[in-house]
Amino acid sequence: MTNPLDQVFAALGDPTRRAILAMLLEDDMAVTDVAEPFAMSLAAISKHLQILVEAGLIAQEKRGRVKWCKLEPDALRAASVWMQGFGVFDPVDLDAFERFLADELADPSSP
Amino acid sequence: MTNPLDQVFAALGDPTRRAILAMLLEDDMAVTDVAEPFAMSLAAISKHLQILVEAGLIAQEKRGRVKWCKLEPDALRAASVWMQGFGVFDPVDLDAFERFLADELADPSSP
DNA sequence: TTCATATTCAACCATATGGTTGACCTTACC
DNA sequence: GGTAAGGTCAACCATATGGTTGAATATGAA
Repeated sequence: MTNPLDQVFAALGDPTRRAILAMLLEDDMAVTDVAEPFAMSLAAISKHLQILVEAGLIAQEKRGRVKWCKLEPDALRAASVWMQGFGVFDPVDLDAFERFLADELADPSSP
Repeated sequence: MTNPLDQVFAALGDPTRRAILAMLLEDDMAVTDVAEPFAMSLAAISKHLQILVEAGLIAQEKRGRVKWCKLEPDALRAASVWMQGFGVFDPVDLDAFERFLADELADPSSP
């Protein structure tokens, strides 16, 4: 599984790992704090984090005795591009685009 | 693995399955024809196709003795939306948007 | 009917995955 | 120094995954 897309998609295929990524969206977190809400051992979470690191989805940095986990959303880009090849436009972007378009058509002279 | 996102992302985690989806982007195909370019048994491909069906990424329809496989790109939408939560905007859409924007700014009076 | 084509099924195998526990190392604190 | 906190490592376990082969099932063609 050397292909980066393999690693990213496989990493996203687990609900625990997706939940971790969502948590890191809020803020960087220490490994222990990442593990806290889950009903599994710290070692299990540590493994999940390792998988996320290998996929490039997070980065870890040790400061003192605590290891901080930080989201690396850029790693999602290649996967997102691959998906886009299937013509599934993101509804958020699409909405924004349509609003822009509607505004332009309603008032073409405004800056 | 009952969560639909689990199934979609896990399905996308295998390069054979992603290749199959890309092939189906061109046209609907029979199972035998899907299997042709791969160095593995027909039974193996049949299993991959089953996984794609269960993830909702393709649909199969039997006509006569051949089973046709058809892409169902809508199944990617939820996954795409999930990813979008991380602020990774698709460069293709972005480019299209920027070109549109540039055109508008260059010639505001054109339809 | 007979034969060939299209596809799945069932049994099997090797390896990967997701989890556990207990020992271990490093860093902070008293 | 002694002790506790933060994490990982190693060994282990059950199940899932991705593949194989050979037999079985439908359907179409001669």
